[in-house]
Amino acid sequence: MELPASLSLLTELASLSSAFIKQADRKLSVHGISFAEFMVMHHLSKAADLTMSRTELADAVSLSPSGITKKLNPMQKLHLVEKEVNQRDARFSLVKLTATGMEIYNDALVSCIHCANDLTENVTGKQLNTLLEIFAKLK
Amino acid sequence: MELPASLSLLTELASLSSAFIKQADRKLSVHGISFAEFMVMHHLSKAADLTMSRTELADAVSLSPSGITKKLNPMQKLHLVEKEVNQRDARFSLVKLTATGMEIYNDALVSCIHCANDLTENVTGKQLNTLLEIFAKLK
DNA sequence: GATAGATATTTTACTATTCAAGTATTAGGG
DNA sequence: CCCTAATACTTGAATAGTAAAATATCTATC
Repeated sequence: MELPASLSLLTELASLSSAFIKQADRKLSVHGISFAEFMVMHHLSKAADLTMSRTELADAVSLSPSGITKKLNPMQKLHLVEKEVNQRDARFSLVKLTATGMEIYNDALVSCIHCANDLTENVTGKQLNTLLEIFAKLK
Repeated sequence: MELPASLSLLTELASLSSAFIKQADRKLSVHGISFAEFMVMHHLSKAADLTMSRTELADAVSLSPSGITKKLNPMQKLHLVEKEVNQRDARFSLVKLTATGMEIYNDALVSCIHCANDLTENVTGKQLNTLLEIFAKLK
């Protein structure tokens, strides 16, 4: 029985990303952070004033509301990020990448880029762009 | 600062697969199984005699040795898979998809294909194949 | 054949994540 | 104003995974 390419894509995507994330976790461990923490800092580093709302951030890193709380708590204790409560509406709070966080992020970014380059060493730059273009249609 | 495409690939891959797996989990929940359990059955269904060694299976689904034990335990209780100890070497054990497991897998496969088709509806069949070809080089 | 080491698996302790219930705050209608 | 409902977040209980230690079995050497 012949299975559709769409199913292969789903299964390959799952196993590839699992392997990639494990690899990235190993490389980032020297900086004392996980790939998930790197992703939090990565999104914050690109945001205006290094600040995002918790829900935006949760969406960006695919975490549930409780998930983002539990991920950010230890990062706050390490002063990688800080919480700011919105003055107008105290229910909303904002998360900001601290100077310490930015420093660690920049170091980690170098490792992460090396890692990404290793993982993609067998594909050309053109293929990489093709991949990214098609990915954009999968969202 | 311009970040390399390889890094974008890593981050996009992580977030895409997270979203895809969540979607698949939702669709598969009507069959009483998770996407991870589906993947176990998927690999077994393709194996000779519906049987694989635990380590092969663990590699195929990117789980640690202890991870595969913990994932298979409840599946054995539900009689989706069964364990067979190798006669020659009692350290090795084999995992086999049962008739019940095969039945549930076949039902779940239909749902999973629907899901995969939904997720890829904006890309052409040709693009899908391009994607799979490039994926093969990333391994 | 006894024993040291290697190998496959399981158990234990821990981390990460989710869902559901709980808390805090704001908004809107009487 | 006050009460209800809605919203944002946190906490607690449960699930899923990992790494490291424990267990069981086999291999090879003396």
